[in-house]
Order: sequence, then structure tokens, then C-alpha cells
Amino acid sequence: MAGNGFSLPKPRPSGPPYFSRNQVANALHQVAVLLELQGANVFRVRSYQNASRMLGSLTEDLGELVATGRLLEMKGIGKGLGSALTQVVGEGRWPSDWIELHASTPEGLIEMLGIPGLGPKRIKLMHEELGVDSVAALKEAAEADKIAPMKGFGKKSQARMLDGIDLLARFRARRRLDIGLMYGEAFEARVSQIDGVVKAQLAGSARRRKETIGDLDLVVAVEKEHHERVANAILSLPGIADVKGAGDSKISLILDTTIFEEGFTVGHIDPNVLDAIGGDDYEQLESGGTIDAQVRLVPPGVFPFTLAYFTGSKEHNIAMRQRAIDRGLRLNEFGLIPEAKAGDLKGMAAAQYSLDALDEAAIYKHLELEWVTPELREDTGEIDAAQHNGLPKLVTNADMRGAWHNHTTLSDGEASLEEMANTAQKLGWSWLGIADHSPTLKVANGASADDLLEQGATIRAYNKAWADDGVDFRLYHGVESDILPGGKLDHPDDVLAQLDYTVASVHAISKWRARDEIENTEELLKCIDHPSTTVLGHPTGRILQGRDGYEVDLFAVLEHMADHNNEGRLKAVELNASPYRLDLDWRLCKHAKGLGVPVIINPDAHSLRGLADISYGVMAARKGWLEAPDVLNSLDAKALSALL
DNA sequence: GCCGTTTTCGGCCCGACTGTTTTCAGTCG
Repeated sequence: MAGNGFSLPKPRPSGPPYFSRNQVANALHQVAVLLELQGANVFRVRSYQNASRMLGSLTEDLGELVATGRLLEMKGIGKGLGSALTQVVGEGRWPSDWIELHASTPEGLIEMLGIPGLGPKRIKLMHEELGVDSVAALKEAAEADKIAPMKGFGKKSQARMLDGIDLLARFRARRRLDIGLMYGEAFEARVSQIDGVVKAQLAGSARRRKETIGDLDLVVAVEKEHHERVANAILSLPGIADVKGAGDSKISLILDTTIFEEGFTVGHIDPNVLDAIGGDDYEQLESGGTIDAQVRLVPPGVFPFTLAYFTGSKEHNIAMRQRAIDRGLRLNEFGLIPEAKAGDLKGMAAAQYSLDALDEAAIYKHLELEWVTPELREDTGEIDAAQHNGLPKLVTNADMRGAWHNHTTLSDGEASLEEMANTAQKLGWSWLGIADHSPTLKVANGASADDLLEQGATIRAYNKAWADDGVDFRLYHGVESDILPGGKLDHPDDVLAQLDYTVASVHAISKWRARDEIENTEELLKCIDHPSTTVLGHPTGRILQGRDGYEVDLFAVLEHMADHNNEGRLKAVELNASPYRLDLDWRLCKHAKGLGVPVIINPDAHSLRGLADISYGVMAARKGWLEAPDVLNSLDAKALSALL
């Protein structure tokens, strides 16, 4: 999120703290990558990575932690990193060896890490022996047949590198959750239908509902005697663009869009978003896209262990494995095995002594834990909660009674007010909010004050008619106002005062991205103070796989919103449910909840189909530990109106 | 570089696959 380039940021002039938490976490990650490329001790590298991750998930103020010396008490921060970070945050100076690392590592080496199958060791070797310092130089060397003769390399690895470079150029990104789930569910369905498959289930980041998916993991339960036949059947399914590897228990594939029986189309994208993800070339790219998939074939008795293992996350697994070790057990994808019985046996051979588990819940129970829903498996406190009966009762789609941020043909929506209201009723909602764009956003046909007020009159007429007919449904009238310079809103106060609510959102993204965190944060705080501001829309402006959000201290923003709420003024933060955004990030939902800031999940629908996007927002909200009372969507119209 | 109710050294999660070897290193998840 913070800092796009691979370099150490400059200190802010007003420090200390001279750097934000994100900047420091990012710098630590970069140092870890650079150390790897230098061939440093892997455990040293890991300690930088651990520290980066720890800081990244921290909700406390880093400046405070340094000033009070509590940073040094944090797990993962020892003598070395402790004094380095104290200097960084307190004095605004990066350690000289970090600066030296950056200076001595060509940027091309970092780019090369993106090539599948190429890691730091071989990149380092090729750099030292052949002077290869970029993807372009690697391509040249491979085409000139200079790689294959090197010790430890060969014809095949050289060819794989060229393939990898090709792949990197064609498609380097992860896929959004909605796309990943479409592929994943289609693949799961096809494999499930193969004769001899007892069960096939999607695992990995798709099952955990991460906002983007690197590759798909499919765990398949098969009796041993059908193993080979099923493996062959999988390899001959439609939709397989390439087979990267096929071993006894693991098949590695690349899927393409021919896996979809009914073709592949992308829904309506608003122009602002389309622009950020590559404009008109986008649809072609999307429909020609691919996704990697790993398939694991296991005997049915082992299935729950394999499913849990490949659902991850890696961090959750490490914590679970450590918990097993503490109890004299070995946890892996084959079982939960008493160390005393397993002895020197490895893998499947040791698994014969595994404790039984019919499902994942049994595994957690063996480790004295409640079953943890996959969305929460990120090692952000779920294991502790599962131990103490403290897991949240997560919000579901069924809790959704309405949403506030939706567009109609008055601005850039595809559907009319009437059509939107009808569809919301069909979804079983009891209310719907309309918030069309404000005049400044010309690209989205922002509506004038007159048109907006006329829309309000129409809405009141509908509400009256429904009330007279005893229909349990109502519309709310709002606006999505641009946040203008100085944190001002885009309509006169007397116009805004006639609305039910205002969603305030940043759209002049390039301007906001050009400014620093402090200025942006101040503008947002001012805007939140405006009496009409009810909801902060898509709080960072990020477009997944498109552009990073602008720099902003959302912790400070949320705390400011909490102050207002404590004094009885409703200030809610939006979780924009569009799969292109999912903004508020799930990592911050728990923080909003802790502060008592209400979250509203908004589909930001620009079409009838767009209303259904709310389900992606629910996925993100669940991942962020939110329960029904934490989201305004769960309120009935009466309770919601009372809040307003 | 971090950590410690087997503490100041010697560990650090664990296994599969690939390509290069002829017992293993690198990479990946």
C-alpha cells in the first residue's frame, strides 16, 4: 500500500516519527529480499520478513512504540532490529548497511525474482558469472545459450527461464477474488464429476477469500486404486492451457477461460475503474487470462489434513504446527502424528500413526481449539480466540437488508431508480440507498443539484406509495459527493441538508496520490467534520491490480470518526464491495470495529447485476472479523432511520 | 537476526517436484 518503488523513502520533515508504520514495514521487506539476493543466511532473512509482517499488522502507533521503548519488547524485534528501527523512526536515518544493500543491488535482479522457477540463489549466480542484471539481459543470455553450460543449470532450466519470461510479460499479476472464485468453482465442479473422485474442494487463498488470488489449490480425495485414472482424467479436462508438472500426488496446471462452459464475460466497469486497470485493452486481457492451479490427490482419510494444510495461510499453519509441537505432535498435510510413534518415518509413512480426523473441526479439537472458519486463518489472533471461545459470529449474506452507495441513470449507472428498487426487493432487502455522483465528477456524469433534488422528490413519492400499500421497503436518498480541496463537499450545505445521507469519496486520485500521507489525512479529517458527511466512501481509492490507493493514515481517520460517533454523530466507513476495490481493506475492519466505528458494506452498484457484488464485501467483512451488529446493513429501516 | 520452564548456543515448519545430479540444491507453497 505504501511506497510503490523498490527504494527507501525520504523522511517526512515534521518528524519524529520520521516514517510511517507502512513505510518501515515495507523497508524491512525490501531488505529481506535484498539480503536473499546477496545470499545471506536464510534465517536472518526470515527475521527481517517476520519483523516486516509484525509491523504491518500492528494497530498501535509506531512513533509511540519507539518513544516509550516498548518496540524492543515486541516478539521478533531483538537487539539489532530494535536499535536500527529506533534510529529510523526517531532520527529519520536508515541504517547505512540497508542503504548499501539498495545501492549494490541492480533493480533488474528484483524484477528477475518474478520469473517462475527462478529464485535468489540462481539469480545471484548468473549475475556473478555472466553479469546478467535484468530480465532483458537474461533473455539475451538464454537465447545465446550461455545459461545451460553453467554448473547446476542445463538445457531444460534455460528453456524454462525463457518460458517464464514470456509468461511474466503476458501475465504477471495475481487475479482478483471474483475471477479466482469463478475459475476455482468451475474447476472444482469439473473435477468433482470425475468418476472415482470422492470429494474435491477448493483450498488456498480462494477459500480464505483473500482480495486477490495467486493460484488455485484443489484438494481431491481419491481411493488409492483410482489414483492414476483420476489423475489422467484431470489432465484431459477442458480448460487446461499447460501442464507445469505432474508427480505422484501433485499436479501443477495452468487453466484458461475454455474451462467455462458458458463463456467468460466481465460485468459493467465504471470508467474511473476501467481507466485504472488499463482502459480498453482490459477486457481483451481478462478474457485471454490464465490462472495457475495446484491439484493434490490424497486418500479420503487424509483429506481433512490436506485441506487444512493447503487452505493456509502459511502463517496460520506455522502457528498451528508450533501448537502441535508443544503437545508432542507433528502436524503436516498427511496427519497429526505423535512424535513418539512417528520416529524417523517421514510423510505418508508416518501418517499411519496419525490421530483420526473426519473433518477439519476434529483437527482443531485435537489441538484444543474451536474450528476456525477459513477466512480468519491469517494468524491475526484467531488461534488465541479459538482457544478461549472468543471467535466472532461472522456476518453473512443473510444479514444484509440493504446498502447505501448505488448509482442510477441519473449519473453513470445503467439502471433506473425503479429497476434498482425492484431488484433490491427481489434480493430480499428491506431498503436501498441511492447515491449518484456529484457535479465535479464529469466523467461519471455527475448530477446537478436540481436533478438531485428532483430525484429526491421521486423517491419520497415511491416511499409514500409503498407505505400506503403496506410494502416493507423504502428508498433512502443520498449522494456520492466528491471530496474537494480543503475537505469540502460538492454541493451547497442547504442541498446536502435535504438528503438522508452523504457518501464522501475521493475521485481526483492522481492529485491525492501526489501528496503525502499527512496532507491527505488532514483533508479527510476536515471532510469528516462536515455535518453532512455520513459515510467515508472507498477510503483509499485503491483499484486491485490497477493502482495503489493514496497515502493516508487510516488509523488516525478511524479514530477521528470514532470521536464523532462517541458524541452521537453517525460517521460510518464504507467497505466498498466492488471486487475491483474491497476498500476498506479487511485488515483494518477489526480496527474500525474495536473503535466502534460502524461499517457499511456498499456494492457501489452501477447496474442491477452490480447489487450482487455485495457478497464480495461480505467476504471481506468476514475476513475482517465483523459481526452483524458491526455493519449498518444488518439494521432494519426503522433502526437505520433512527440513527440518521 | 531472534529466541530461550532442556537459555547465551544452536536451533529456526515441512514436504513435493524438478533438473541436475548419482545424493542433492533450488524453488515453491
